[in-house]
Amino acid sequence: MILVCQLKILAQVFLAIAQGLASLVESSGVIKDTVMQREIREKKATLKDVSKAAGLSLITVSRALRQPDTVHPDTRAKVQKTIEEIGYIPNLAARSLVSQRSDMIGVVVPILASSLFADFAEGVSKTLEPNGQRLLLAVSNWSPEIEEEAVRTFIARQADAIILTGFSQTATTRKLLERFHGPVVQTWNTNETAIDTAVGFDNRAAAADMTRYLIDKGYQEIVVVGGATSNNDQSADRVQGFVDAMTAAGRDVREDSIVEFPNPATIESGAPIVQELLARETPPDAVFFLAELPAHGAMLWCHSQGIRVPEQLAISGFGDLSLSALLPTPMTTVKIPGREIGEQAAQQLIKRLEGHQPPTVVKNVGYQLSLRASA
Amino acid sequence: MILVCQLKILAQVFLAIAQGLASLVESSGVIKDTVMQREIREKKATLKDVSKAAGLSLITVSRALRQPDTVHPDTRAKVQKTIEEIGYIPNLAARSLVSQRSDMIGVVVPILASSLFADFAEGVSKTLEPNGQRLLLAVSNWSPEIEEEAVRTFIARQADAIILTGFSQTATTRKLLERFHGPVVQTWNTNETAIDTAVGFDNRAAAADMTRYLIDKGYQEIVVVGGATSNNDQSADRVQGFVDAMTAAGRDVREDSIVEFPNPATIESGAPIVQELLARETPPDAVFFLAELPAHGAMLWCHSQGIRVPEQLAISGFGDLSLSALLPTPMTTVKIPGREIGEQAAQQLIKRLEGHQPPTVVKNVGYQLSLRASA
DNA sequence: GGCGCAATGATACTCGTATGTCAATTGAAA
DNA sequence: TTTCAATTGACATACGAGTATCATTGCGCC
Repeated sequence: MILVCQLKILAQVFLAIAQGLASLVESSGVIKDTVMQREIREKKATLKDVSKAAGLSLITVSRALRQPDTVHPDTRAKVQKTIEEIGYIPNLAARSLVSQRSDMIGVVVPILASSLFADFAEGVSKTLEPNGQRLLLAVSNWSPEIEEEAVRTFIARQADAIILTGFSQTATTRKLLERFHGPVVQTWNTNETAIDTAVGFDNRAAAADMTRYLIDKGYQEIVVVGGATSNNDQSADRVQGFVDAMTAAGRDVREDSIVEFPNPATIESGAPIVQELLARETPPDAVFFLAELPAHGAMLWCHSQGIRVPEQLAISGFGDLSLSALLPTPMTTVKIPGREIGEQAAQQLIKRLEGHQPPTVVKNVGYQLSLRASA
Repeated sequence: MILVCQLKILAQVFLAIAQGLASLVESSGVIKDTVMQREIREKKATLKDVSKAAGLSLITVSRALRQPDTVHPDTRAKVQKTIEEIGYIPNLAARSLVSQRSDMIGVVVPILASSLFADFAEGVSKTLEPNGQRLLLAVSNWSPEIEEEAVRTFIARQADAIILTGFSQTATTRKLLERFHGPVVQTWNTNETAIDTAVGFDNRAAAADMTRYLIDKGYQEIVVVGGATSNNDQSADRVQGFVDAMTAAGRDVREDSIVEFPNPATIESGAPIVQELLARETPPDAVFFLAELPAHGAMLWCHSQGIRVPEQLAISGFGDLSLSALLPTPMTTVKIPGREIGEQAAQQLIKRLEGHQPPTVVKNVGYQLSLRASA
């Protein structure tokens, strides 16, 4: 780092010399070109450079861009032409200092690879883009601490708004966000304890619905398989929904009715879980996976082993990826509009940043049971 | 927008009044508290606020943070305590103005949802995070124009470096990046015409290898199915690789040996393509998909129709998602280290930004043929 | 008592964009 | 010729962090 700093200082010294040369040379009209070229390579053009090149004052150029009505069309055109010629690109960091806006939105996702969160992030990005806003992205790996750090830097970078996944924030994160001057959207769940607003669906109700469906279908030994519930409100709510439906139906929820897999949920983690479940003394006749990938893995493993789904073992999932409907046995699962959550969250932010009050504090995008052959 | 501006002006006026009151009140010692509270809610704390609250001068506080050695440990502790108390978070936009760094890296991906680009982006993000750098993300939808716009705003936002996917940039994008003062990494392909550096693999050779494998396996009617080749060097190179291997083997490449599917490549697009191919007068005995998802879709459709893979139709893909090995017929495909490309690109950037010269201009992460049962 | 040193402070300025206030210059209309 | 508006410019200042330079204080030591 020290080396870098020193290099930087050297560069500045050099620049100062180069500029000194430039001004010396300016009147004589010699070598000007080579110095100019070097300058272009060495330093980015500023508004001031534009004004000099156009033979206008700084303020006029500024006005041409910010209040075009107050400037003669010819002048405006000249400014525009000069900007293109010297390749001026405004420094948005400087603008941000003055305007107190950055046109950047901070987004935290727990994971990106092969998950619905990629759809979600794409939805956010696509909605923000036409608005000239950019996405500052962080991947938290389901860790509230990493999320906290991300939020801190989002605030430091003057993000206009922040989008989080879930409601499992650290106390510090909540404190940071309560002081934060801008919209905060928590996503992928609904919850009355939102820091600011929320866009998601009722994880608990969704899991309960699917569980009820399995019960109504007549399955006797239902096991639920989900991710770690600590620091993950979605997982916790889904498990809770399972318990809700089971108890409501008078069913027994034993300790071994709830199985946990390690995050991140992969397609590979499905097989060993089913294998283990089927080896039990009283194996389940239905497995409800609270994530889609392990469900796929489980289904494909069953298929490869000649275990018939759903006759020998019913499998249902949670997420409904596009693959789910195309599997050897099309999968019964909970359809979540991942992309829509992103779009709605971004949409809401944009409206609020434009000054409109948000119509709803908690936007429920709903879910849907995709009932297919696997359960 | 006009409304917003006016509101902002109003807010500033209000703030000015509030501050005026604060200074008026300061000496008299009345109502100070309520005004203070309002101020905390209205405005974020600056270094100056820290210095006031700590009873120190601005410079001392600055030194405590930037050159801790020159400040007494007690003073340092006091500064730290005050920072936590009033919740000071530095304004990185202001710092960026002075330091000419932003600690943000701009990344453009063509698509994020259900693709290896999500792994790639996660790889980049995870590698940058420990370094205190954040990812500015844009999704280009395979459009060079959207990419150009993204690059422009990355530069405007003072990104320290830029990561692109592919080599199909507009002329303007190339010009922008040549002037750009920072590392530029093009990814997902190797090519001697890199703007700056590249991290990827040889798409052409990979496709040629797989084609050669299919030829050696004895398939007579091989068809390749890829995405649009315009504005997509990866697609174009892969198709070219197919042609290379075919001609090298003395095979005929007819017009109908190359089929194009519309981007984005989805799992759903696989079925109709195979269906159409099998309806030909002389149907192919092997189909080489240049993207993984359509290959999955094709394979699952064949399976659902009782078409045996590879006996009746061999299928190979490109990408090797984790699903590929678990399909009813495990799929022969080209394995691409998507995540690694992201990690390497980020790694290289970090080193260069720290001042080390990059050891390699073009980093080839390679590929691998995953030979399984489907072809 | 004089010296050096550590710690702190005051002042002025930079970065690039943006605005508020006033002044100067035009040309056209009254 | 006077008056007015449109256009442009000069100057100062703000935004928040940071540095360079010089000044001041207090302490321990010879």
